Amino acid sequence: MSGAQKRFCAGVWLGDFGAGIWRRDLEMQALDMAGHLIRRLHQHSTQVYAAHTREAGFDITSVQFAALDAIRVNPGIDQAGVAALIAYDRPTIGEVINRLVTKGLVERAISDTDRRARVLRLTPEGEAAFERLLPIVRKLQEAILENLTRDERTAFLALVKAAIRER
Amino acid sequence: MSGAQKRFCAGVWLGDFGAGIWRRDLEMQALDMAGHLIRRLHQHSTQVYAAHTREAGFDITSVQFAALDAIRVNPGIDQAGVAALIAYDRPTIGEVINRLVTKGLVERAISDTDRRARVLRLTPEGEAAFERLLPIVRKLQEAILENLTRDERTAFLALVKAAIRER
DNA sequence: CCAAATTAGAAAGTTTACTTATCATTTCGA
DNA sequence: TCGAAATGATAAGTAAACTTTCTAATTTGG
Repeated sequence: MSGAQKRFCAGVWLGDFGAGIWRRDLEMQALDMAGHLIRRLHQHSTQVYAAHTREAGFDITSVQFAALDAIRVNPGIDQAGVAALIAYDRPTIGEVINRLVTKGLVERAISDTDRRARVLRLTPEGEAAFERLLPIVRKLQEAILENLTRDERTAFLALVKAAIRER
Repeated sequence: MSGAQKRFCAGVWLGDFGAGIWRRDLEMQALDMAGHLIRRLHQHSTQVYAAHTREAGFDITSVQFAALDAIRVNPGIDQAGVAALIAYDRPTIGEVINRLVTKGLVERAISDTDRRARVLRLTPEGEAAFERLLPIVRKLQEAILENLTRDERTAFLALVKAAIRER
């Protein structure tokens, strides 16, 4: 390797790939489109999430954190309630909660009043994990937008909120 | 159902979910965080992509479109080249291209000069599909950001580009 | 009160996206 | 030139995010 630093990002080789053979931004249409940029932004966000939480001894995605949060604030909520709160479909939330249960952070029981429903609560470990996670996740939000100034971050978040509002 | 319109979005019931039992924005921490908002934005973008391309008789994701674009502009590119151009890892691109080959839009052959590499080209069907797709995908970009004004869209895209720049 | 509609959850299948590992090939350095 | 390093691709495994379909339970309407 001769000492030269390799520039990798998420398994992607960011070198000069073929010494400029590829016509990256000359004629390609997709690279400046909203869909492509949003996809890359999400990719970036996900990787920052994973890196920071893993460094703290967890392995938590933004979905898992949001689900923990929803259950913490609403103990006894069912899976459909979590799905509605964080805007997901029930099968996905079911699998996310499976993993949280496997990790011992959430406990699931059949509801007394509606035997279709599974009521959810954080375990003591889940409560403790959330307490430890919260400052880490708060801080990592800044890392996601580290290229932006404070004012740009504020503007950006307002625009995202506007874009996803009441679809 | 008694005639009332149900409000679904991606399988998520957007009704009053339990008549306000859940404390949505009172104490939840995650909902205003960048990671959560970006995830929901990506979810939205993906759904708009799928809806618009499906309506036109295709079923194309933003990754598949970007890959088609990269191959169209760089005929004979290999999979690693595509991965580098659109910022993805090679296994994912390999599977994306598998599906494009299955759909008959891309052909893959072993390179003459490097037998490890698979050189890629659009088939005539792939060329035709891209020509038909391009105006649809262009238009759909506006639908993704339909809640934003023209100026807001410009500002938003500039901020996203800045956020994902040179990681 | 009972049949029909609705809802909660799960199961199966698909696509995307990643990590790690492996194999084959090519290139580089001693 | 020969062995080591690097590279292209694939395979296996995990997680997320859906769709569709199914069952079980509960409401609701007649």
